[in-house]
Amino acid sequence: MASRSYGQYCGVTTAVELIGERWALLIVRDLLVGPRRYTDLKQGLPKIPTNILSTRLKELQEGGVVRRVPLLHCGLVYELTPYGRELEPIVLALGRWGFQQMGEPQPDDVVTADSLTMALRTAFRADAAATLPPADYELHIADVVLRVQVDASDLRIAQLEPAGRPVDPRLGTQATLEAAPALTFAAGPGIRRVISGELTPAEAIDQEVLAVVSGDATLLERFAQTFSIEPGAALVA
Amino acid sequence: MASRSYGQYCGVTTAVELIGERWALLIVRDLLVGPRRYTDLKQGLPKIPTNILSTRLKELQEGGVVRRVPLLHCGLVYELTPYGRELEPIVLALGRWGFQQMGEPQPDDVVTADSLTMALRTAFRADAAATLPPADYELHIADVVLRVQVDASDLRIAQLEPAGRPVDPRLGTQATLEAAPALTFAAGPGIRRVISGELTPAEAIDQEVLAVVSGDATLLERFAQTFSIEPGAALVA
DNA sequence: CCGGATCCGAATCGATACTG
DNA sequence: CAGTATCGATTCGGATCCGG
Repeated sequence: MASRSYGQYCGVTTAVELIGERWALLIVRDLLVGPRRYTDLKQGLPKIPTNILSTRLKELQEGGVVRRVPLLHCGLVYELTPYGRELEPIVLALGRWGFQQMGEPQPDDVVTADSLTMALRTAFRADAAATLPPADYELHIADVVLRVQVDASDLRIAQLEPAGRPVDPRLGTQATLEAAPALTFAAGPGIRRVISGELTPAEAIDQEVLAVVSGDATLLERFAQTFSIEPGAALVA
Repeated sequence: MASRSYGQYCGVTTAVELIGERWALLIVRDLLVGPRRYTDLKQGLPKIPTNILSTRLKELQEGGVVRRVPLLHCGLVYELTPYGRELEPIVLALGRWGFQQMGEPQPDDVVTADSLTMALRTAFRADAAATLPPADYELHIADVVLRVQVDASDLRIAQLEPAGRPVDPRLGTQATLEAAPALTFAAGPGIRRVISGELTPAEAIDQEVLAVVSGDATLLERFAQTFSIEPGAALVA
C-alpha cells in the first residue's frame, strides 16, 4: 500500500510522497485553520469524493501529518500533528505564489470559510500591520462572514455564521467579539484586485467590487495596507 | 483540457493546480539547479514515463512556470521562468520538511546529481557558514560527484563527471575548479544521519557511512556545521 | 446528522514500443 | 535528441448505501 514510489532518496521526493497526492494539501490547508470533523472537511472541499477524503486522511495519518482525536461525547476531529503544522509557512508561501496566477473565478468556483481564512493569512503583512493602529473588521464574501482583528503583528480571524456568532468556540481561531467591528464590508471575488494592488479601495467601491455595510469607510485603506500580495512576493515565513 | 479543477477560488488551490500533478514538482526541483534538456530530465527522473514528462512540461509551460529555449545548433533546453524560480524557497522548505521523515532508502531508490545538489541547498546553513572560513569539498555519493564550494554565505555546487570535469559549462552552477578541493570524501545514503545531527562525522567514519578519500579530514566537522537540518526547521527562507 | 464503506464508469498513469 | 502512440493497470470521481 506504500504509494507509488518516485524511486528517489531525497527530501523533496519524500515530502511529495507525503502530501503530494490529489487533495492532500487542501486538506492540510483547512486543518491549518483548526481541527475539523470529517463532515466539516467535506463541506470545506465540496468537490472531494468522500472515498478520497477518507483515503487521504488515512495516508496523512500514516505519514504523521494528521491525527484523529476523539472528542468527549461530541464525535471526533482531525488535527495536524506538530510535524504537520510545520507546513504552515510552506502552505502560506504557496498561497502567495498561486495568488499571482489566479485569474477570474470559474463559474462554479466557490469560496469557503477556511480557504478565505488562509488567504487572509497569506496576504497578511505583519511588518505593515506593526506600524498601524489596531483594527477590527467584519468581512462578508459570498456566504462567508469573517471577523478579522489586527493588533500590531497579531492577526486573529473568526468564522461567523450569518447570524454573527462564531461557528464553534472549540474550533477555529478565537477572537474577541464583545465590541462591534469598526468596519463591516462586503466584497466579491474582485477583492483579489485590491489585495494585489491593482485597485485602490476607492476604485473598488466605484467598480462595485466592494461595498461598505457599516462603520468607518476610511479603514479600508488600512485594510489594503495590512493585506497585500505584491508580485514576486512568495517569500518568507 | 483545463486540468480537473478543485472548484475553489483560492491561491493555494491555484498553486496546486499549477504544480500539484504527479512529478511536476520534481521537474521543478531539477530545473532549479539549472536549465535541462528533455533527456537530462528523463535521466534525472529515471522512473518518469516519457509521455508524462512530455505532458508535464507542456502544462508547466501553459502555467507560466517553465519555458522552452532553443539553443543555437545544440538542441533545446527547458528552464524556469522568473515566476517558476519564485518556487525555490518553497521547494527548499519542502525538502527540509520531507528530510525529517526520510527513512532508510528503499532497495531501488536512486540518488541523482540534481536531487543531491538540491538536498545540499536545503541543508545549507548560511548563518553558520558565515561564521566559518571558506571551504572547498569534493563529495562522492553513489555515482554522483559534486564539487561544493562555500565562501561565507555563498554556496556553489558543480556536478562533475567521474573524470573530474564539469558536465556542461553552460548548465548548472559554476564553480572555480582550478585548485584541488581541500577535502574529498565519499559517502552512502547514511550521510543523512550526519546532516540530521544523529551522527558526528567521527561516528560516521567509524560506522563506514563516510570515508575520506584525500585532503584534510578535520574539515568534515566544518562540513557538518555548514550542512545541517534540525527537527522542526522547515521554515521558508 | 456523523463517519465513513462500496461499487462502477471515466480519466490518468506507467511501461513499452516506435518515429522524425 | 525529443518526443508520440498504444494499451493495460491504477486512481479518481460520482453516486449510493450502511451502521451508529
